[in-house]
Amino acid sequence: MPHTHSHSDTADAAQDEHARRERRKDARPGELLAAALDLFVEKGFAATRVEEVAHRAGVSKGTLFLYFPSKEELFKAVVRENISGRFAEWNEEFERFDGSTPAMLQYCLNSWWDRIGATKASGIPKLMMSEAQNFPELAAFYQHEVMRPGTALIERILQRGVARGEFRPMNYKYGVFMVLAPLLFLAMSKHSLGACCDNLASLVPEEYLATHFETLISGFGASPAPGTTAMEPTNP
Amino acid sequence: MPHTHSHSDTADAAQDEHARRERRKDARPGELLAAALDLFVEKGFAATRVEEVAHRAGVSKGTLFLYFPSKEELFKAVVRENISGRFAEWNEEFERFDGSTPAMLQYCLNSWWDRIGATKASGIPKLMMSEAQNFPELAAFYQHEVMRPGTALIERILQRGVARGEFRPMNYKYGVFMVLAPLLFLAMSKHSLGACCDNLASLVPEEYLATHFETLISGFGASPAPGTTAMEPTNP
Amino acid sequence: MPHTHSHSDTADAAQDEHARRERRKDARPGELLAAALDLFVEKGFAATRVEEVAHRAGVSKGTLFLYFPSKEELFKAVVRENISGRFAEWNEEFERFDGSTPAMLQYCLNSWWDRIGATKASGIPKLMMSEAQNFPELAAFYQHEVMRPGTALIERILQRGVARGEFRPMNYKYGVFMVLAPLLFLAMSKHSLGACCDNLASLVPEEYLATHFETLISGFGASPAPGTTAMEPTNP
Amino acid sequence: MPHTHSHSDTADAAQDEHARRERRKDARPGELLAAALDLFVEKGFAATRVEEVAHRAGVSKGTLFLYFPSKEELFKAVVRENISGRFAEWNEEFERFDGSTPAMLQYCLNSWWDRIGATKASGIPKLMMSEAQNFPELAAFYQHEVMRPGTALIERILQRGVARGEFRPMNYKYGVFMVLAPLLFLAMSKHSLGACCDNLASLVPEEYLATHFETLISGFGASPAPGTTAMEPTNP
DNA sequence: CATGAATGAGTGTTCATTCAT
DNA sequence: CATGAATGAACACTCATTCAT
Repeated sequence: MPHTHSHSDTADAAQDEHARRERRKDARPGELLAAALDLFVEKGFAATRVEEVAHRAGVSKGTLFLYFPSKEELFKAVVRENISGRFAEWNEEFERFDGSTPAMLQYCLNSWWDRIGATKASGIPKLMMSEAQNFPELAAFYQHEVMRPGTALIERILQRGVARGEFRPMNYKYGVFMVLAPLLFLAMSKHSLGACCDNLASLVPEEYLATHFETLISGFGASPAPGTTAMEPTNP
Repeated sequence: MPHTHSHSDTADAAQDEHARRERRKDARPGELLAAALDLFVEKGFAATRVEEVAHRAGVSKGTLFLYFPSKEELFKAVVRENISGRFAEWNEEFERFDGSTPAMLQYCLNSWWDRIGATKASGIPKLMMSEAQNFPELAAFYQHEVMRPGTALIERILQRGVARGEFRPMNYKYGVFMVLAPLLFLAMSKHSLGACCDNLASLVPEEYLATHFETLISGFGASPAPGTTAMEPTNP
Repeated sequence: MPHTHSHSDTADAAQDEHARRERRKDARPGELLAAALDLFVEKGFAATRVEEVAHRAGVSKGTLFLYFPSKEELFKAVVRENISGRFAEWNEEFERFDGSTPAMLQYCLNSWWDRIGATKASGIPKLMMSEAQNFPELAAFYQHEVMRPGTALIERILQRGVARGEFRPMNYKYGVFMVLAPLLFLAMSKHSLGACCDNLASLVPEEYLATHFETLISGFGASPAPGTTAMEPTNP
Repeated sequence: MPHTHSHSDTADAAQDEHARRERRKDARPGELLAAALDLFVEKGFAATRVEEVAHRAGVSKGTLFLYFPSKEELFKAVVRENISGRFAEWNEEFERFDGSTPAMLQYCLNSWWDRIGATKASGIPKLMMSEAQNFPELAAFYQHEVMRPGTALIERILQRGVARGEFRPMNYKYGVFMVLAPLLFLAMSKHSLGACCDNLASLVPEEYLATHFETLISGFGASPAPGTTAMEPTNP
C-alpha cells in the first residue's frame, strides 16, 4: 500500500519535524552550552570569542544571541546547567542518608567525582578562579549559586559527624576547606597544570580520592582512628 | 690635543652611557616586572593592559616595548623572575632538621607561608593555573622548577615519617598532594575568589594552616592519634 | 462526483482565499502602516525595528516582509499614506469664507491644529525633516503634495488681507513662513524635543496658537493695530 | 655660510615641529569636530559612523577615540564648540546693549544668523530634533546647554521691552517661541527639506529675517506700530 | 634612550532579511 | 498565507604595537 505508506511516511516526517522543532529550543542551547563550557574552560571567559562558541555548536553568531542575551548570561547558564542546578538533588540525598558520617563523607567525595570531577564541569572552578577578579558579577553569581551551597553542604556533614561523636570538635569554617581544597585541586590539575605536569596528569582519581578520604578521617598519624574502613595504602 | 680630548670625551660619554644602560637594563625592567607581576596576578594576562603596567612602573608605554618585545615576553619574564629557585636551600634545612616528622611537616607549612604564601610569589600559582594552557613552554618551566622539587621535598618528609614509624604507610605520590592542595588553595583564594567570596576572604591564614596541620596528622576522626595534637611551633 | 466536488471545493476555497487575501491586503497593511507611523515618528527611521512594528500590528516579522519588500518601502508607504490630500476641500472652505481676513487666518490656524496638529499626522513633518536627506524621492513627493499647496493656501489668505486693506503690503513669499514656521515648530516640539525639554512639553497648544495669532496680527509692538485684538473664534 | 644656514634650518624645523605638535592637541580635535558636525547634520547621529568621521578628518578610528571617549561625547563637544560655548559672550553683549529694545531684538536675529544660521552650526537644531527621542542624555544636554540659555536670553529681551513700554504685555513663555520658531525653521529649511523644496531653498535669509523682525514688531495688521524702523516690504 | 600620538585588527552585540515549514 | 528560527553584515569601542621626534 504505497499510498498509505507514503502518507504514513509524510505523517512520520511531520511528526519528526514537530518533535525536532520541539526539541530545538532545548537542543540548540544544549549544544551551545556544551561548546561554551569547552571553550571557556580551555581559554578562559575573556579569551573565548562568542563567534567561536557559535561555530563549534554549528550555528552562527546571531543564533547564539537568540538564546542567550549576552556572553555573561551564557556563562551563567553554563554554570547553572553543570553545577548549581544539581544542589537540590544533592542536598536531598544527604537528607535521606542514614549511614555513618564517614561513609557519608566518602559518598560525598565519590559523588562529587562522578557528577563534577569526572565531567567537563570540573573545568568551571578553574574558570572562576581565573576570571573572578575581572568579572565581579560572575564571581558574585558563582559565590551565591555554587560556593555557598557547596560549603554549606559540606559543613552540614561535618556538623553531623561531630554531633554523633564520629568526628572530633572542629572549627567548621576551616574544616570545610580541608575537604574542598583537594577536590578543587584535582579538578584544576585536570584543566591547567595537568596538561604539562606529568605527575599531575598521571594521577588516578579514584586513588587520589581514597587517599584524600583516609587522610581526612585518620590523618597521616601512625595509629588510625579505629573503625574506619581502611583502604589499603599501596606503595607504588 | 683636541683629538685625544674629543676621543677621551667620547669614550667617557660612551662609558657613562654604557654604565647607565647597564643599570637601566636592570633597574627599569625591575620596576616593570614588579608592576607586571602585581597586575598579571590581580587581573590575569589578557585583562592586564601594557599601558597600565608601564604607568605603574613610572614609564611610558613605548619604554616598555623597549625592554620587552611583546606582552607575551613580558609575561614570561615575570613568571621566570618570580619562580623561586630556593629549593636547594630549603632542602638543606630539612636535611639538618632533627625534630619529629610531624614537627617537620608543621615547619614546612609555616615556612611555605612565610616565604611564599604571605609574599607576592603566592600569585604565581594562580597565574600558572590560569595561563598554563596559553603558555605551555612556561608551564613546563614551572613544572620543572617548582612542582617537581616541591613535591619531592614533601615526599621526602612523608618518607621520613613512615620510616620513623611516625606516619602510617601511604602512597606517597598521592599523599604529597594532600599536603600541597590546601596550601595552593589558600594562595589562590587570596588572589581570585577571595575578592568576592566572603567566607574565603575572611580566612585567617594561621588558623587555616593550623587546621590543615591537625587534619593532616590526625584527620577528623574522633580519637586523634596520641601525641600529635600539640600545636607548638618547632624551630629547626 | 468527487472531481466536481473537489473542484467546487477548490473553487470555493480559492474564492474564500481570494476574498481573505483581498481583505488582508487592506487590513493587514493598514495595521502595519499605523504601527509603523507611530514608531517612525517616535523613534525615527533608523531606530525603529521592523520587529517592533510587526509586533505592534499583531503579526510576525515575516508577515511584514510579505507586504513590504523592505524597511525602506514600508517607510515610503507610511509617509505616502499619511500625507494629507485634503487641500482641495480646505481650499473650498476658504473660498466660501466671508469673514474678515484676520478671522480667516485665525480659522486657518485653528483648523490646522484640529486636523493636523492634534492628530497623528503632526508626526509627518518631523519625519520628513529627519529623513528628507535619505529619501529625496519622498521629499519631492512631500514638497509637491504638502508644502506647495499648503504655502499656496496661506499665500492666498495673505493676499486677500492686503487686497482688502486689512494687512499691510508684504512680500508674500516670506510672509507665508511667518505663519507656517510656528505651526511646524509646535508639531515638531510635540514629537521630538518636547520629550525632554520641559518648557516645550508644557506648552498649551491653544495658548500657543492664540499668541501666534496675536503676534501675527499686531506684533509685539506697544500699540496694537486697532480692532484686531479680539480672539473670538469665527466659524466659516 | 651653508653650515650656519643648515643649522638655522634645522633649528627652524625643530621649532616648526614643536609648534606643530603644540597645535596638534587643538588642531586634531578641530578637524574631527568639523567632520563630525558635517556628518551628524547630514546623516543624523545614529547613522553617522565614527570611522567615517575619523576618515573625513584624515585620521584613523583609533585616533578619534584618543580625543573623545565616546561618540556621545564627540557630539557634546560639537555642540559646545558651535553653540553653547558662545552664550557667555552673547549674554554680555546684551547686558551692554543700550539701544531700543526693538533694535536689540533685531540685533539678536541678525547675530543669530551670523553666528549660527549662516554657519554649519545651523544643522544642530535639526540634528537634535531628529535624535532627541533616541538619545535622552544628549537631549538633556542640549536642553541644559542650549535651549535653556537660549530661551532665557530671548525672554530677557522681551521683558526689557515690556518694562520699557516698548512691547505690549505678553505671556513670555509663549512669546519666546514666536521669536525662536522662525529662526529654527530657517535653519532647518537649509538642512533638510530645503534640499528638495525649491521655495525653501530659494529663501534669501536677510529678507526672511527682515520679514520676521517686522512681523514680530508690528504684525501683519494694516497700521504698523508707530516709531518702528520700517523696512520697506518688497513685493516680488 | 624615551616618549606618546597614531594605528587597525579584533570583540560583543544588533537587526534587516531570508526561508523552511 | 504566516511564522519565527537562522543568518551575517555592520558598528562602537579597545588595546597591543609602531615610529617619528
